[in-house]
Amino acid sequence: MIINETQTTKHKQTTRKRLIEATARLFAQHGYNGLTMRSVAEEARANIAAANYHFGSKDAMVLEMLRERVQPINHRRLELLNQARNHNSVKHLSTYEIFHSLIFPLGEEIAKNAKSRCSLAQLIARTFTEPVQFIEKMHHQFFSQIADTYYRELALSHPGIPSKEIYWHLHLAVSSMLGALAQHRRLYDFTQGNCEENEVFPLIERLIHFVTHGFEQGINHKFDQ
Amino acid sequence: MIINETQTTKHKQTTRKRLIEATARLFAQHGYNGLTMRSVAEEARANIAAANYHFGSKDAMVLEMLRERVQPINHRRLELLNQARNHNSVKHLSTYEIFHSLIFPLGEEIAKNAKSRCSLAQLIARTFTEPVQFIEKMHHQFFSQIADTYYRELALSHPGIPSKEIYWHLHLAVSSMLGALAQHRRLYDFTQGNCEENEVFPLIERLIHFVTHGFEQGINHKFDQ
DNA sequence: AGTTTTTTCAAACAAACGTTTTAATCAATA
DNA sequence: TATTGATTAAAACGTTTGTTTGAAAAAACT
Repeated sequence: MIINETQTTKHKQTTRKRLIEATARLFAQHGYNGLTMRSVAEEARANIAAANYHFGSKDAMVLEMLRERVQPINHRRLELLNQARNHNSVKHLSTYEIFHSLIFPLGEEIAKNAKSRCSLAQLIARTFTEPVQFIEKMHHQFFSQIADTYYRELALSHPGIPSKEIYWHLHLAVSSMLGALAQHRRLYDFTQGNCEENEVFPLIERLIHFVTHGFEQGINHKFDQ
Repeated sequence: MIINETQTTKHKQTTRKRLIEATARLFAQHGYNGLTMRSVAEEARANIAAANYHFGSKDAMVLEMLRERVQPINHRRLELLNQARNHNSVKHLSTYEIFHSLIFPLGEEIAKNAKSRCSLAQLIARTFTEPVQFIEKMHHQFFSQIADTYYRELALSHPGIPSKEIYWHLHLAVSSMLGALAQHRRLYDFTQGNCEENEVFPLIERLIHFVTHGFEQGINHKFDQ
């Protein structure tokens, strides 16, 4: 199988691309165990065997889908982080700038097209709730490195704060981010109509603000233990 | 089937109780679709048919398990909320008091016994990520009422704040709470050993503090939209 | 054009799923 | 002790699961 930009391979990739998109949609909605090869094939208007032909197995298919969705976001994060570092004359970045670079790319990707809005938010949230083994591996593969980057950046910006407190509150910030994404779909029901569910960026903006102040107030507070 | 406190019914309930506990453990670990009747029966050292005998179906069994775990927590929440209302001479409660009554009961239940620690945290988080229909119903049944209670309490404590902002930031606070619970198990890996994973109450305390300040700073901030 | 490679498809595979059936076991009362 | 009702157990039910097969179709290349 040759992968290039000829017209033929483009056409070859359409079913593959449809399968990936169907996988993303169904994985976000039903999780790994709730996703079946038949449901993916039906959603993608393709044959069941085609899915196994292109990816080899269910595991590999879902993993490939996750890789394609997550990596651009992580690249954008580091891009924004470096942008903030360069455009800043001060020694260290503000907490807001750091969390902005972490969270904003998610908003960009969610808002990129209407179809994937709720899908991507749920999808990313699921990668942290699904306990399946390959997802844990994927988690270590894709997120452990970036988590370390952000820990170091925060530690640099908050000298004198015990590393344990940095860890705790970065953990809380990331948890808030993922929780908010996972719950985004439910916001409309929850408020009984008081919030429009498709307002992505206002939510993202409030989320960044929320975790920034939770983090800053948290690490400066004297806890009993 | 007679349910009372005779010795016989006690013995009758042991397998039923073992099934409920196994259901909780496996549901927390693998979600609804990842939980199988056979795995529950095996974990509970019981027969597959016994599960269907006691509960009728997989749906009913999981639902009953959730009911037994969630309701005590909600009762405790309202208890703490009323306690704060009575012991307080001021007109309205502080944001901290409100979120304390919302979150602290979770910590109590999680810390109640070592076995259910991670289990309960994940379990509750799953009830908000699993999209299965009966869980959504259960969500409306168990949580919509208490969500409304907390919205009204927060609105009462923050006069002049648009109800939309109250909704947004209560949503963020609840999302943070659930996200933190869902991620609690992963904290140890995440920090590569810098945080002891079994410190429940320190995390809970920081979580309450985190969402309190995120909420208060959030609703008082002027957002573009 | 003919040939080769890549991709699709319907059908079938064994395994695992939730559930039901039927009989055996248990505890308790008469 | 005999009998009754509640509980457990083994086996089988019909579906659905992920995966494989082998032939047909499509595309690419010489």
